[in-house]
Amino acid sequence: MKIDPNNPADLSAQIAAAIRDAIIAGRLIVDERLPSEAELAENFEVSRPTVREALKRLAAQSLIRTQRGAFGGAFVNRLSFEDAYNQHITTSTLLLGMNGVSFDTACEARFALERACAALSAERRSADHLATMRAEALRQAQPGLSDEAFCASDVAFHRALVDGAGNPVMSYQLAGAVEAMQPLMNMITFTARDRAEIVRLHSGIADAAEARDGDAVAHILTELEAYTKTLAQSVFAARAQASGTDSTAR
Amino acid sequence: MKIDPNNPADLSAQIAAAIRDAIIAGRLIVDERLPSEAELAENFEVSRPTVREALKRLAAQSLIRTQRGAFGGAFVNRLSFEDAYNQHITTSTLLLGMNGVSFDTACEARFALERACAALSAERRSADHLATMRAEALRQAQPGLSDEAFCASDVAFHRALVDGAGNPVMSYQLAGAVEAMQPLMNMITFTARDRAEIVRLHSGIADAAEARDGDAVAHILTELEAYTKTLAQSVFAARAQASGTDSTAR
DNA sequence: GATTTTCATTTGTCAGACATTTAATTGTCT
DNA sequence: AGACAATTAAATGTCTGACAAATGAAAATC
Repeated sequence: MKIDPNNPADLSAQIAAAIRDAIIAGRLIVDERLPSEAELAENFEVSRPTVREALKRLAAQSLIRTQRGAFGGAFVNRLSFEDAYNQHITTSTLLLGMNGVSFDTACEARFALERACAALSAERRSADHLATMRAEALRQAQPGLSDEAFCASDVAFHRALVDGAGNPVMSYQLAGAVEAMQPLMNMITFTARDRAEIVRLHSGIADAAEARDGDAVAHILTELEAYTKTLAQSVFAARAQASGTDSTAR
Repeated sequence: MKIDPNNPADLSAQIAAAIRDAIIAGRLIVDERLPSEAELAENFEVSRPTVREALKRLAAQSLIRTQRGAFGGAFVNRLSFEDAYNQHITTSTLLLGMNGVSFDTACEARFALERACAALSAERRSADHLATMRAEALRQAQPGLSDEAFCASDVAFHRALVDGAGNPVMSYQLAGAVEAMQPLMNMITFTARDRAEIVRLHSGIADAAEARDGDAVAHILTELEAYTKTLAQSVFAARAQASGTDSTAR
């Protein structure tokens, strides 16, 4: 593994890329210990701080973990599903938030992907998944719930539906789509009437899942998508009108 | 923004988390300049190398970019779709590779999600998307193609199909599912007969997309999923038998 | 044999310095 | 006055050297 000192890119970035490539290509395997920082510095012909910056880059992606003390060092990390979830959610959230993605676009993608889980989830969901869906739907019907808590419960409900498919890869992919929507959903204030309708649809999904009717689940998800979009539209319309009558309009 | 020097976690990790949270929460907005490293070091009451390690962590996630020179510094980065794609693909690839995810599980997730794009893509695909699909199917029919080139073309074909849906969020999500499969697909050696069948199915998908028949696209994708699984199964069966007769069996 | 102590190794952090890049500023010439 | 060149200040990139803290192995002790 060599780096080019004449490359305009940071040395630490080059070193990180070299090690990352080695991990992805399988030349470094899980739990393998990397050379110590001093040895890496010697190998790459850079100073120790530079090596450290490279290692921190890798640590930020959960590619390595470090341990202090004798026989410590940097080890190739087994990327856990949880770590992957969190990274995916962070990236997805920022992607939506920073690129002016419209609510409709995000919503369309999210429900399209979730419908992809409907058939599998209806077929395979355990009693546990069903119980979680019922419990969350019940919670959502409680009157004193804050909008944030309502949204959080909404995420938990859909998560249970997705997890019901019993495919961890799908759960991982959907985590990004579902959770990244939350900041957008939090912009909506749900009236009691809105909540009642959502709970009705959620209950319908739970019923269909109980009956192992994947088509019905998908169908209700489509209804929920449409309802969510109209809700958002009315919120945005009201906001546009409000900003049109005050001085902060642009 | 403060950090806890008694926290067992690395100071640089704490600082990175504090800044990351500020970005996600919108307290730091796109293209805003962070204080210089020296100022950050003073604010957080740590040394400059520690601040730098924190900034490198954020740079690894494309959350900031740095610029040298006067009026340079660290700026909050607008996470581009391309950056997000690449991070997502890296994470997905490692997740599949390091956690013993079975070919069937990954394959099921990938095709389920891709079917979610079928209807939208059939409805919205441009002439360009269709042309790309046709071109890639044609390339795949060429005799001299290496297995790697065949797989790469396969990815390009499906990418065109997904992009046809005209939803960048969906393209982003699917990128992880489709591209992360490539290392697994590369383990398969495609015979001429296999390739012919895949090309036939790809052509069918292109035909259905041309006819704007989403159901047909989804149906052929299901066929392709089944065919891919049987291909993989025969490869793994052959490999298992081979390893059963040699000394490296475990 | 079990427990405690010592010790070498390795990462975490710091201080200070110099090199390099970059754009605003200043100076100079036409 | 305007265009171009030199200067300069500010910032990141990198290096050296040092010490602190953690940690497991080995040695010493009971």
